[in-house]
Amino acid sequence: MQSLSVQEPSAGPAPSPLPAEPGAVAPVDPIGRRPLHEEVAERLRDWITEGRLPAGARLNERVLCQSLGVSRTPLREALKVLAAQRLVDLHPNRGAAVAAPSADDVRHLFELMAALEGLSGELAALRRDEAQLREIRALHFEMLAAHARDDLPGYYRVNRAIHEAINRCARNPMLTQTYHSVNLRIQHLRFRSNFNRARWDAAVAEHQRMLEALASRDAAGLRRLLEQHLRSKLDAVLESLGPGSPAAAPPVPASAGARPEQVS
Amino acid sequence: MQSLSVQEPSAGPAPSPLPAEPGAVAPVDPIGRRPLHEEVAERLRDWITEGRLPAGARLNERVLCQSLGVSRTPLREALKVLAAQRLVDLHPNRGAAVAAPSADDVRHLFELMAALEGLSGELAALRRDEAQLREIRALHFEMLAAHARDDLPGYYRVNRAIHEAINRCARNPMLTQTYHSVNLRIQHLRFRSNFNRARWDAAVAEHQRMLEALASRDAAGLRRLLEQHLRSKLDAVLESLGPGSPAAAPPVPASAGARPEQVS
DNA sequence: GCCTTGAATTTTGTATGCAAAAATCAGGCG
DNA sequence: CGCCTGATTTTTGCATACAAAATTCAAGGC
Repeated sequence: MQSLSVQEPSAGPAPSPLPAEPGAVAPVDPIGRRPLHEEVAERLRDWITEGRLPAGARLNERVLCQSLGVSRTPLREALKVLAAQRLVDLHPNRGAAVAAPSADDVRHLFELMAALEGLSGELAALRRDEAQLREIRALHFEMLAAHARDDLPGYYRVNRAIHEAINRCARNPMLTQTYHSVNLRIQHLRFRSNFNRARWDAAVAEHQRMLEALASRDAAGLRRLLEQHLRSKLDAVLESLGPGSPAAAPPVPASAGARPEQVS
Repeated sequence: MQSLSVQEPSAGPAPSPLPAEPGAVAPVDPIGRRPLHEEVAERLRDWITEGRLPAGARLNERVLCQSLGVSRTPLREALKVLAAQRLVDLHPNRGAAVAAPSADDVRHLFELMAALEGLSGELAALRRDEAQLREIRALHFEMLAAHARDDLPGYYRVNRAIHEAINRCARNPMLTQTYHSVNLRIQHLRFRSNFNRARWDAAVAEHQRMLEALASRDAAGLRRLLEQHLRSKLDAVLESLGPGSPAAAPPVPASAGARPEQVS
């Protein structure tokens, strides 16, 4: 295998990201001037997950450049990144569009997420420390408060914080990365959709058992609870999407144009 | 929330990727002129997973452009994509480098992969059809043949094909995507590292039980077997990396320069 | 009147240019 | 002799320019 004319890793100071010399304090960039393409990707990601850029929306480079006040180069780089994360679809020579997962895609994503949450729970039960347990207990009470107040946005916010805290307890950064990557694609469904009182009460009860399993280090139990929790959430989501609806259906912009693929 | 000046999804012909008119046959690009940035990303990905670009290698844009015969624009787009897939690290204003996972990273990646393989197995046992079972059985015999011949490369190739076939049986494209994405980062460890006779024999025996579980639709059993299988593989990998070695250690290019962080 | 056909326009893909940041190197100072 | 300092070179980040592809629109034919 012939070696490329690309620099190989020097045998010198290797461990930190790039070579650093004696006086260096922090191995990473000290002050925060982030590259434009990251800034742009973050903004677009937010717009997509918030629904400001709805599923299926076409992304015109010229328009987006003007909205964001950047040139096409960083914008296009950001689009490539978002495409790698499956948040947008790239159609060669035909532009980009916000990804529009089908109902089956949503089912598959929740199936995957159930396994990731299950692993989180299993490891969290084994690896959590007391401070983490206390913090999650506190979040749990906050959640109960939001539930008691019928504060759905607050509930979702705390709920999400609890799931992320459990994930952190698992102490597996690769799991956390993948978790967030998958979560991005179903966030609006997991943490924004409405659901009925019965399901809400049940979800809170499930959280109660999850907290107990975490406290008693019942790894298998917490895993099972989280898997079940996600299955319930999927049911709620599919129900709220309505039967036969093509999931994440592009919200028709008011005009009563006949929906395609809708047999009704 | 103010609507952006970006085109929203038209209510018209929506289901297929982009609108198509009557005469259209295939909704996707008919003939294969792929964008350069994809081609470049694929090449670089191959070079990285094959080890031709070793972990930690710095990626000079000018040099790579010449090697690949493309301009900086598609190259930089490809690098952003590979960075999103965590195959390269981007250091703002300081260039890109092939990602160099630590030993802990490898442990975490295998822990995650065990869960993904476990889910694959569980679903595969439930959803496989007869043709898929027959094909995996055939691959299994091919694997036995390679084992009998001490054909390690052949063994790895078939082994990988078996795991991918099981994954396909799970019929979950999102799982498959994530599986491949994680696999990319440990491929060279999973499917290239050497291991001793005892471990090899044990792995083959595990595959035998996996095949039986798949045949008898023992979902829980196949899940457990695959999780265990991955744990064994991690042990083999960590062993072959050597104790105390910083995992995926950049292969010192022959010059006997003192290795950093190596207390010895 | 609707579909086909072809030019004009828009949009995307790639290359290149310029400025800022970093790396390198040479000279001077302790 | 080693280290710091400043100029030079290299490399990266971003913007722009140009070409190719797709889309749009209008005229012509069935």
